[in-house]
Amino acid sequence: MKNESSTVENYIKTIYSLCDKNGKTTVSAVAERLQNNPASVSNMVRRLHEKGLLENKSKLILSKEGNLLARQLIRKHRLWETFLVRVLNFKWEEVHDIAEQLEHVHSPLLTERLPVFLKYPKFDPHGDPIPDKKGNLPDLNAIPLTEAEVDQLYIFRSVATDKSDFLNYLNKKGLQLGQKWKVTEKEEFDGSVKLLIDENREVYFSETVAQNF
Amino acid sequence: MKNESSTVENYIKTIYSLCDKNGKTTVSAVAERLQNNPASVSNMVRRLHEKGLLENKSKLILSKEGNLLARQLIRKHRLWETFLVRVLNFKWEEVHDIAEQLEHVHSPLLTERLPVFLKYPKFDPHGDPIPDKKGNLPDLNAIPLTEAEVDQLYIFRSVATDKSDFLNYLNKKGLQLGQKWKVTEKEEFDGSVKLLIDENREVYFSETVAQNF
DNA sequence: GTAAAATTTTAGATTAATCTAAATTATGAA
DNA sequence: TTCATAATTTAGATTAATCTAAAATTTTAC
Repeated sequence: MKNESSTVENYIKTIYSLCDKNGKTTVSAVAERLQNNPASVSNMVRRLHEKGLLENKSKLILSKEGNLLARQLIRKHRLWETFLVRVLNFKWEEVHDIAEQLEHVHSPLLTERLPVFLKYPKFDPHGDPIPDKKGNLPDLNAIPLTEAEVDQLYIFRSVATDKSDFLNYLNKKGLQLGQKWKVTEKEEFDGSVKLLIDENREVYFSETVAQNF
Repeated sequence: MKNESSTVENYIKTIYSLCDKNGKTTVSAVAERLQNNPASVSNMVRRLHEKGLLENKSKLILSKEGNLLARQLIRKHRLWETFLVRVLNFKWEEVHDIAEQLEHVHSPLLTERLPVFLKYPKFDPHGDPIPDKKGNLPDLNAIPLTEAEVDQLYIFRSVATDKSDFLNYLNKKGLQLGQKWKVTEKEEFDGSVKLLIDENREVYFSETVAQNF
């Protein structure tokens, strides 16, 4: 996907956030949100369609490409917000406008390394979910390993990280997606946990690892 | 100073870096560097002068405002490079283009907090000096406390930080600008140092503090 | 001191992103 | 179903930043 201007990116994000359950929104809604004239929006809609970011010439529905772009921008926005709060000690109310600028910085390597440094956060400081690099939102019903109840049975459905290394590490430890497990012991002082997998294998994980489930 | 576009900022930075000993450069040099047509540069020069960023209508000399803007951009650029290398583990050859984007993010609060987090670095990963927030470059002949030789007498001329808190802290410890001191002991294992100030007072500093001289 | 070469500026066009005003097209209520 | 209102699109202008081509100016070399 080639680079889009910040303006185009802002339109796509706005359209994404205004879409109803049918994945649709209107020219006037976008105009209102961006405080632009409807004529400007109408014009931009044509150009977004030419770029392949909208499904339809006149309907405001994001294409697959447009949808992915929106989610990747939201990902970057929320990662930067997390960075600003956790690392630079901003308050969560202060970070929106700065992240709004930072999200337009284009660098695949940076977008890859920021979440590594932040330990693959699933939620931003406002509590909003951070899409993974493929644009998938974390399962809101999923429970992180650190919050699993002792002796309650769970199914291993996802990891919080998009680093394939991490999944490889778990596989090497004998933990596969889809397996059932429960926490048998929880060490309060260092946050480490002991798991029983498939009723027969025991594995220990440090808190750092546990946070990535 | 009101916000300038990234384009304007890039012109100012380019002019700054091309200026000769008389603080002057040429349309063609800027055109060459930016890979723009000389006609475009000529046009922009008029606009930069209208904005008060150039001294003269036709001569390419930065005004006081323009000069400060350039130094502040260089400051941001080098702080971001330092961040990328030290925090996100980039190699120093990889960071230029990313910093080129990050330097245009406008947020006084961010520009204030980034160097706090980085412990007020004086030099970027390429070894280039980082101007302070007033645009002053660190004295290239100055020696950081961490590199002071034991028993050699020095004069305390500057701190690496622009945080007034730090100077206040030093003053409270009895250390004033202009004073003579020498390192009497240097602890290799934790980088802490013992100073003899004015031949009569002893003070200890941790490595963190020492790095900020 | 003048003419050739280099540099700079002007003039006119282009593109992205915006605007206002006017025209067109949908929507929906009687 | 029709007509008033709301929504959208078109037409034409504007601004920032760029371009090419041509004109004007400045430098340099003899």
